[in-house]
Amino acid sequence: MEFPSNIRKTQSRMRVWEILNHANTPLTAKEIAIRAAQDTKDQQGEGATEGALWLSSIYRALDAFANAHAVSRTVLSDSQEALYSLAGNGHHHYAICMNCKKKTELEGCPFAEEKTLHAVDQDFMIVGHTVEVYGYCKQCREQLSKKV
Amino acid sequence: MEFPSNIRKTQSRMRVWEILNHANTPLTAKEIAIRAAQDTKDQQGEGATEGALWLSSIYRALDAFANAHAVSRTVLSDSQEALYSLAGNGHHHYAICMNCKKKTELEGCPFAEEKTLHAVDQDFMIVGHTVEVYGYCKQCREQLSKKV
DNA sequence: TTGTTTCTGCGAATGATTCGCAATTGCAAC
DNA sequence: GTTGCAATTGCGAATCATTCGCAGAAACAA
Repeated sequence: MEFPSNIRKTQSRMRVWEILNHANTPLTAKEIAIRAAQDTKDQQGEGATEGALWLSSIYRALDAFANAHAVSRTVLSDSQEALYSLAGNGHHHYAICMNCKKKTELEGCPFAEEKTLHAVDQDFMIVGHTVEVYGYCKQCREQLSKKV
Repeated sequence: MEFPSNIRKTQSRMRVWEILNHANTPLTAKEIAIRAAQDTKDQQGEGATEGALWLSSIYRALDAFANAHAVSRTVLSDSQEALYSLAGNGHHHYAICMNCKKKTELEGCPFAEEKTLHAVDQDFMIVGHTVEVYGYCKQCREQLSKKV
């Protein structure tokens, strides 16, 4: 997926873009900030503050991308922070452990065959969807059952 | 669905329970507070403040219910406020208009046949899931296309 | 009725996100 | 490449949902 062409290509937006592009899971705004700071430190040495991305700028960049339909925003139901990832590249759904919060990617998408959507089709133009499965992962189940 | 038996049955919890029980869509904590205030006004007349539910109490009640698996909490991806509804009673998924935010109930659930979940089954105990379809409703599409 | 334990009222604290505004930067026309 | 203007950023302050803390008020078992 290419950097959206209808918005200005600025330094900070390009950095946010790069970070999302190299990430293999959705990131929070804060995580993006941390990675940006890390990159800066790697290049300019400890104590560098110049070049770090300000959180509000990250949010604004993400907003711009989201409006251009280039990144997608999701909120997992047990937290109130949003996760961002590049749209396109195919999309992903996750199974989230309610104990350790680990995310496991689901294979396939329940809407792949989109047979369940006929009720809406007619009156509703579908742009996207989210799916989230939650429960307990193996490790946590074992761990929790020991405690009893 | 019955009021959970493992938590104390207090006045405020019962009111939250009633409100959720009579609602036909998921509600935010604030909406619950408003309905509670409304009920109180209806019974005690204008200006009654006694009997209104404090927001933090509502959150605590919802938390208690959620722990007892009696209500479910969802966060729609374009906002950061949570929606609560009684669990059980079958569950619902919604199509949300990105313009007017109106929610239309989806018929059926893509996981009804749960064929897509085999990748997870083995290692992951599934407790629940959320599905959310977003796009534009008929009215908003018409309205938006006029503007161009 | 009493004692213990669990809630609630209330406000203050927290954490994510947004806003406001002056200074800066991207980019298009010269 | 310089100039000019609009879009963007840095930065902090504001907002909004949610959570915490604590003292007084219910629940409910004995």
